[in-house]
Order: sequence, then structure tokens, then C-alpha cells
Amino acid sequence: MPDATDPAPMNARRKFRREGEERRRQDLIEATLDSVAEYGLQGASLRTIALRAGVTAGLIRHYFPGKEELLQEAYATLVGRMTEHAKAALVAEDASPRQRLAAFVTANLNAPIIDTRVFSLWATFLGRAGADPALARAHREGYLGFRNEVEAVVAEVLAAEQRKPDASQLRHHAIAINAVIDGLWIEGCLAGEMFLPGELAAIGIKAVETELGLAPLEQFQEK
Amino acid sequence: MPDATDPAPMNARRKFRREGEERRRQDLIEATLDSVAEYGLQGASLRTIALRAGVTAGLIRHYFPGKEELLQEAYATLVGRMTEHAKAALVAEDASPRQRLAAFVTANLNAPIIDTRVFSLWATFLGRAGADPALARAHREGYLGFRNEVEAVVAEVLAAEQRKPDASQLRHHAIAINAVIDGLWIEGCLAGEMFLPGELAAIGIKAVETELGLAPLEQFQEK
DNA sequence: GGCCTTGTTGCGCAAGTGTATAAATAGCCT
DNA sequence: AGGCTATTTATACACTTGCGCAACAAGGCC
Repeated sequence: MPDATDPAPMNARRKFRREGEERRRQDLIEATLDSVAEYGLQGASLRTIALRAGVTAGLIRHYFPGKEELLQEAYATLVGRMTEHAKAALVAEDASPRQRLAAFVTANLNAPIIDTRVFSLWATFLGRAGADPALARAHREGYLGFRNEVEAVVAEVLAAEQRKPDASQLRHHAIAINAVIDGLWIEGCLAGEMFLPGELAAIGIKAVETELGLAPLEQFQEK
Repeated sequence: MPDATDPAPMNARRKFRREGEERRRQDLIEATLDSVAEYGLQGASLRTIALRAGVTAGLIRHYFPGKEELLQEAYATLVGRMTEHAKAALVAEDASPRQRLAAFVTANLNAPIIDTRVFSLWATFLGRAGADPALARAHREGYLGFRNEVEAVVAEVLAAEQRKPDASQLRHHAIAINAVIDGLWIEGCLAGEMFLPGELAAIGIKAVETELGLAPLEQFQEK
């Protein structure tokens, strides 16, 4: 016989708190990124996402028209975060162009940019770029913005060395530098433990400076 | 009233041909890769794959224990194809080391290696590497094999120039060269039309030769 | 030609999917 | 304190998914 003072009815409806709209959207997007990174696009069901966000599945449709839109916003958030953080190192300091370039490379080849979760998300979404023009465009814009930043610093670096490359050479330098950083980033994300701490950044800086024909600093010169 | 000579009964069972075991397995794997590239891991259902292969879904279970195993075999096939084709340019010719290295770069930065379908597959599967150790191991083995090949040619190239790099320098060169090629490959796959034909290969060769400190050939020298 | 093996189909099933919608309640406003 | 409303839960629904299984027939063998 149940105690008359039992405060918990058998079929109690789940307790919940009301959150501000922006907070909930943020939480749902974060839960989406977590789910995609962990289970892939296939395993990231609305119920999985909702569970991770601490709500029930139906709520998602209160904030997003459908799953498609949720994924798109999540991807936009990811891209924004990546490019924002990546470009920060370029503008923050008031050091020499060469130092800023080195800082940029270093920033991109260490945590938190080198991170398996971010890589999983990057690869998962980009795998759909071939079939989804919206994704492809989002990537291209991010990539071009990134490359233009690189090109600008490269121009400054070379100008500081009294060199006057033409537009084509500048473009090629930027493309190549961008490629090394991307490639090293991938290797670091996928097999970070194969490299010593700071090794990838050292390789990257050396490769970039060699590409630009900068004279090696004394302490790094080959014998 | 149906014609008595009508040769097609209303509920005719589908006609089919028996194929050799190896042929069917190949077809199913190919259909799997096609489906994954086009619809992603989520959209590549057994029924989609079977439709593409020209069979019914039930047959797949006659050749594979489950979907998981089918996907794993498909990925293994893909990796095998990529590394095989990539390494072919290295060993085929009896040219100078420097020419073989250039041919290797060129081969990796043109069709059929630069291909949106292959990239989609690569990214889609690799997006799961963070959560699936089997995938991560498969990638690492392919990557290391690839890098070792690069390192071997680099050693030959430098030896032909009378230079004696130590093991660490050799390793760093191989890592950097591998990274440029990977980065340029990605850019070519995702935004091939942003580059002139052969431009990526030219950028790659120049970057690789600069990385190794090779004197530029006359016709490519900067003015 | 007729049989026998087994590759192949067709169908059913339980679980899970995204979406729709009604019912409940948390928290602000007065 | 008490009502209003928007947020949240809960449930339903049509559909797809991977898998199991029995019936069927294609093609080699005698």
C-alpha cells in the first residue's frame, strides 16, 4: 500500500526548466556537433541530440524547422569557429611580419586547432560537399578567406625583405603555404602521437620559410 | 480480359542471373562506394546499394555478415586503390630520382587521383576514424607506407646531389612534402575549377623542390 | 531431359527515424 | 496569488532501416 505522503506519482511528467532562446539554440547546436563527431551523421538522430542536450526530441522542432536546418547551422558554427581562431594569430600581435607568419603556423599546428573532434566534424561535413552545393560553397568561402589572409602576410614578409613578387608568384606561395598547413594539420589530428610536441609546428615553419626563400635564423641553421 | 498469350503474369517474380562469387562481391562493393559517395553513410542503405548493384537487398546478406562488414571491405578496397595508384608513378620509370619525384607529384595532383568522388569517400570514412579504431589504423598504415615511399625517393634525390641528410632531416622533408601534396590534393578535389590545368602540379613540384633546396631548372627560374 | 545445389528473390518484423500535434507546466506579468 | 503564454513534454504516425527466413529458379551435373 503506497504511503499517502509519497510525493512521487508513478507516471510523473518530466521536470524541466525554461531556458533563454539563444542559450537553448547554442546548447542544441553544441549537442549536434558532439553527436556528429561521436556517431557520425548517421548516428546523430534527433533523439540522440536531444538526449545530449538534456531535452526531449520534440523540442528541437521548436527552434529549428527540421533536422536539415539544424545541421546547417551547426556546420556554420563550426566553420566560423575554425576560421576565427585560425586568423586570430595573424592580427593579434604587433611583431614583425615574419614573426606573425610563424605565430600563425604555430597556432594552426597545436591544440586546440589540432583536435580529433574538430577533424571528425570537418571530414564528416566535407564528405557531403560533393553532393551538397551549400556545404561546398561554405567551405570555399572559408578557404578563400583563409588563403587571402595568408597571401597578405606573405606579401608583408616579402616586402620586409625588399622583394617584389608579382601577383602570380604571390598566389602560388599562398596556395602552397596553405597546403602545407592543411596537410600537417590533418596528420596531427589523425596521428598526433606520432610527432613530438611542437614538431609539426617546427616542420611547418621551416617549410613555409623555405618556400618563401627566407634565410634561416642562426639557431636553426643546418650545419 | 487479358490475352491468353500474354507472357507476363501479373505477379511475375523478378528474373535474375547467377554471377560468380567474386564478381558479385566486387559489384556490391562498387555499388557501396557509389552510394556512400553520393548519399553519405546515412543514405547508403542496403536497399540503395542493392538497387545500384542491380540486385535485391536480401542478397547482400548472402555475401556479407552485415552492413558493417560490407562498409569495412569497401573502405579497404578504396584505400588499396588510392595507395596503389599513388605509388605507381614512383617505381614505374627508370628516370632520374628528381624526375621520378616530379612525376610522383604530378600523378597525385591530376585526374584520376584528383576526383571529387574519391575525396567524398576519403572524407566520409575518415570522419569516422576518430570513433572507429579500425578505420584509424587503416589510415595510419596507408599514410606511413606512403610517407616511407616519399622518404625513399627524397633520399635518392639528395644522394644524387651529393648531399647527406641525417635521419631526422629526411623524416622532416618527407612529412612536409607529404603535407603539401595532401593539401594541394584537397584543394584540387574541392575547388578544382579555381586552378588552371596543371597549375596544382606545377605549384607542388616547385614547392617540393624548394623544400629540398634543389636548384631551379633554367626554364622555370624566376627572373 | 530431369534433379539438386545454392544464388536469389520477396516478404515480414521489430526497432528507429523525422515530423506533427495535443497536453502540461514553468515562469513572467499584474 | 493567480492567470497567460510560450516553452517543453509526451504521444502518435507514416516511413525507412537492417536483418531473418521461406519460397523459388538458374544453371551445372548426371
